[in-house]
Amino acid sequence: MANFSGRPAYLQIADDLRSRILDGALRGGDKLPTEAEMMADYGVSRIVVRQAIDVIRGEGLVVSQRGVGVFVRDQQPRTRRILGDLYAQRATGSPFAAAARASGQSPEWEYQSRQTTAPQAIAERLGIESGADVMRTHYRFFADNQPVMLSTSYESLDLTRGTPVEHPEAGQVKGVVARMDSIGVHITHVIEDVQARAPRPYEAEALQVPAGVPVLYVERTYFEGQRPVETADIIVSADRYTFSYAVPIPIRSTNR
Amino acid sequence: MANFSGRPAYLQIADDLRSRILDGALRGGDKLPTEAEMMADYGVSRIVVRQAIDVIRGEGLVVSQRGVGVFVRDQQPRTRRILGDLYAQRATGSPFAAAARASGQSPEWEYQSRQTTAPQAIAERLGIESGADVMRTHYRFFADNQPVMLSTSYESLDLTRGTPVEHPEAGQVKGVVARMDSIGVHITHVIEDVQARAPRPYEAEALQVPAGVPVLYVERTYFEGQRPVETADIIVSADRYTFSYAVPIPIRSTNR
DNA sequence: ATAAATTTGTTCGTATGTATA
DNA sequence: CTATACATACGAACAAATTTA
Repeated sequence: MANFSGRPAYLQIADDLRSRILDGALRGGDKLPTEAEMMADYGVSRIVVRQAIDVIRGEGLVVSQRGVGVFVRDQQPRTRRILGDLYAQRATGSPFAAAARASGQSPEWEYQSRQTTAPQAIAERLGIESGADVMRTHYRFFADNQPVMLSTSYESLDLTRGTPVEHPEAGQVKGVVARMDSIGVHITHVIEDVQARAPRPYEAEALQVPAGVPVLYVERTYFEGQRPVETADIIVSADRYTFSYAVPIPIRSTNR
Repeated sequence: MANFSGRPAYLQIADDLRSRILDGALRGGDKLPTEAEMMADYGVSRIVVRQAIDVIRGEGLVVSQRGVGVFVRDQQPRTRRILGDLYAQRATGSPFAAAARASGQSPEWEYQSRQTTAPQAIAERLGIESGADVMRTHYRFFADNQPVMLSTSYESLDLTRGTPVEHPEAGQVKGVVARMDSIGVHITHVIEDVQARAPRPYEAEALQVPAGVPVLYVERTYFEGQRPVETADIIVSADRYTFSYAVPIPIRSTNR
C-alpha cells in the first residue's frame, strides 16, 4: 500500500472501510471483501488487513463469521423504553413489559429473590445503614425468547417485612409502583442515572452483545417523597434499546 | 502456557488480567507487567500477549502509552447532568453549565449558527416539512478548558424568524427554555432519547474518548404542549457523564 | 455423504519504527 | 545516547467453521 502520509496502513484501510459503510456504499448485511482480496487490493500483509478489521469491529460496524466472512452490521430497530409518559394513568405493570409489547415482542422474565445485607453503595441509595437487611432480586427479561435485560433490585426489609409483597413478584405480576401501592406506599417519582460502558464478559454472554457494542447501565431509585423505596441496577445492550425520558419543565412563578 | 481448556491463550490471559483489575489486585494507575515479562510469565509469544491486552483495552480497562507501559484506567468522577430537578425553579441557564458548576468545573462553550434546510430525521422531530428552513447551531462545550460535550441544535425558523432569538446565543447566554420564554413560547416539557454507541473517529478525537469507552448519544426535543420547539443531538464521553432523570409518577385517580 | 476448497481464528518467529525514561 | 517498551508489519503454519464440488 502506498503510504504517503505517516498514518499506519491498517488505520488507512480501516478509514476506507468505515467511510464505505457510513456513506452507504456498503449496507447492512453486505459482505466485506475477504482477507485475501484485501491483501491484494491494498498490497499489504494479512496482519494489516486483520488489524483494520479489528478496528471497525471494535466500533461496532461489522461482525465476523468464521469460515464465512465479515459483514456490515445492520441496525435493528431499538425497543423504546419510555419513562414519564405524559397523560398516562398511574403505572400498573412493569416498564419493561410495556416497552416490549409496544415493539410487538412478547415479554417474559425469570427472577430469583434472596434476603441479604445491603452493601455500602446500595445502602446509600436506599438511605439505610450498610449491612441492614434487604431483599435482593435478580431478573432476566426476555423478548421473543431472547434475553434482553438484566436487573438487580433491592428493597429494604424494614419496609416490606411481613407484608404480602415481601417477596417481589410472588403471586401476581406487577410493577414496583403497583406493588408498593398495595401496602400503602405511594411512589411519587423515580430517578434514573444513565451511564454506558463496555459489557463485562458475563453481560456480553447473557445479553448476546455483539463486539463493539456497549451496554446502557442504569441505576434506578423509586421514591415516596424524600424517602427511597426501591433501587435497581439495569443493564441492556445499547444496540437494542433507546431509553426515553419525558420530563416536565416547571412553570416559572415570577418573571424577574 | 499450559492450555488445558480449549480456550485460546490470549483470552485466558485477558481473563486473568481482567479479574486482577476487577478484584482490585491491580488498581487505577497501576502498571501492567511489560509485554516481555508477560511472554515469560505465561510462556507465550508476543502476539498472544498483545492480543490479550487488545481485549481488555477494548473493554476500557487499560490504556497503553507507547514507550512507557500499559496502565489500569482509573475511574474519574462523572459529571452528573440532571434533568427534572424536583423543587427547582424554572431553568434560566443551560443544563450543561449547571452540571459543570455543580462538579466544580468552569464551563465555557463555542458555537456556530447557520441557516439551512431540515433533513428528513430533523423535520420529523420538529414536526415540520422536510426541507423547511431551520437554524442549525453546532456547540462545543468545555469544562476546565477540555472539550466534553458536542451538540447540534435545530430550531424551525417559522418560530423564531424576526425575533431577538433568531440567532441562538446571540446577546446574552441562556438556555433554550429562557430564550423561548422571551418570545412568548413557554416550554412545558422535554423528551430525551438516550442511546450509547462506540464513538466515531471525529468524536473520539474531539472529546478525547479513550479506547474502549463508548459515547452517550441523546436526542433531545423541547415541547410547548404537543408542539416541538427545538431539537438537538448531544454527545458526551460515557466515562465523564452520568445523565440523571427525575420523573414524577402520576397519582392514580381511581383504585380499580 | 465425503472430500476439497474457502475463509476467518490462533500462534509462532522476526524485523523495524517511535516514544519515553 | 542508550536502553526500554509499545506500535507496525512482514512471512509462515495450522486450526476451526463453513461452503462448494
